[in-house]
Amino acid sequence: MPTPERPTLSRDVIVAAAVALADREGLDVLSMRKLADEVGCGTMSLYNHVEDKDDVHAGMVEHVLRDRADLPDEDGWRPVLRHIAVDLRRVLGDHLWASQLWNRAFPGPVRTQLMEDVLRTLREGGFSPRMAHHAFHAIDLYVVGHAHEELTFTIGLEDPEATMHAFLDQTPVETYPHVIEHVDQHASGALADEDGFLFMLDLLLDGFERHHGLD
Amino acid sequence: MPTPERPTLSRDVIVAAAVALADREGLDVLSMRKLADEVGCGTMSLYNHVEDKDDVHAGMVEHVLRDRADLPDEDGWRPVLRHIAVDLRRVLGDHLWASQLWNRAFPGPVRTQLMEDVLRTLREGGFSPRMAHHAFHAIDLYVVGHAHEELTFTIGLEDPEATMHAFLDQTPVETYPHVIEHVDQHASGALADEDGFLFMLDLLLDGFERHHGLD
DNA sequence: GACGTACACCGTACGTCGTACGCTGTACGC
DNA sequence: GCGTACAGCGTACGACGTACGGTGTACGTC
Repeated sequence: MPTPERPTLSRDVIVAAAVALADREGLDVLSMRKLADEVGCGTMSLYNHVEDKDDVHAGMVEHVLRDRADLPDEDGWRPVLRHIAVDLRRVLGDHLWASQLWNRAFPGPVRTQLMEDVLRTLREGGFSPRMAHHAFHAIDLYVVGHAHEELTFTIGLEDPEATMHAFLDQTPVETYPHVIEHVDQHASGALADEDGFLFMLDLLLDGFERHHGLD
Repeated sequence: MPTPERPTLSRDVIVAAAVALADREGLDVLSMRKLADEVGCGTMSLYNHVEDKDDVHAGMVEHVLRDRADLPDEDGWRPVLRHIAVDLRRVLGDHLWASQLWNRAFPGPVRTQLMEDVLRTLREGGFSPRMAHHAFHAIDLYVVGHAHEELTFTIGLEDPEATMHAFLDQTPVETYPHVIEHVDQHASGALADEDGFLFMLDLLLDGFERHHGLD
């Protein structure tokens, strides 16, 4: 019986701890030493279950993507794609650091399945190979980019409030009136992020629809 | 006369060297020590002209954005926005690392001017504050995201070819047929990147147009 | 000319990182 | 009862960003 107190180290335990640590303190604080502290073992013990830090990163993305909801029963490519996008945004919203890892980490089976779901929905929905290709990238890029932007404007900066004021101080209203207006919209919270996300998502889907069957 | 041989260190010289180094070897290779070697001075001398590494990063983005073309004379928000987007993509294409710094580096006057140009074009083109806000983010996100994706698929990996084959090896055609199709499209180069970029850009602009005057 | 001051330059050092290497101890097949 | 394999980990190496303090040279003032 291998010490039931500490349930023998495993890749899953390590990755889960890395996710918890990144959620709590941010991705740039995640080091192999801190991660070892988190799971309660020596630093080098991690390497018995994990190839290197990149491997941890890949595992983290896969880990959080397992929270993905099941595909809806509804018919038609549009509601299905919309569902997938909104759901992915929810997952990324819960783990904003994932958007930093998205294009860096090697895609595992879960992420590959996500790609497959989107691409199959498009192709079986009647889109040409070319349109499906571009539409896939557009959705991927948009959802992940949105999360990434949210990250940099909230968690990414050590003091978002101070940074925003520093920016406002250095940009005079006379020369950059529209920039000031834009930043004010952010500061006042007048435009909810969710609102903008759905608005642009539907705009994208509208665009797809108008190219349906073409090409 | 301060040694005409080595034209006295300056922030501009340092930033230009950083740009050259990042262009040549990639952003993750850029360290303050390597940068000092590049400009031919001691590491700590850099800090007389530059606050810290983040400051170098901010300077780099500003530096390459100065390559931006002048705004076109044409009238109407659509051709102007399209011109700005295509031009920004050109700049980011020449310095793919810039997409990594985009949301990390503090925006300077040049980037602020870019924002102002886009936002003014939208507002004076007749879009509501809300639409202009969302449209700005959509364009920004799309152009930068496109460059970022290009980065990860070409330079980001030490051996893109091998990585792609590793991916293909681990994803069976039976379970992920559409993913395979998608990756093949990338591998064969059948779908030029520029094609996809312009296609989706026009799709976005179409969407804007259909919301013109609304909100 | 002599001297004081300011500041560009940079050598050294500290604390961090990822991880290679080799030692430990324990669990298990024989 | 012994050999082996392997999980766990202590130590060490070469990188990193940058704080600190020394050193020289250029220049304003007598």
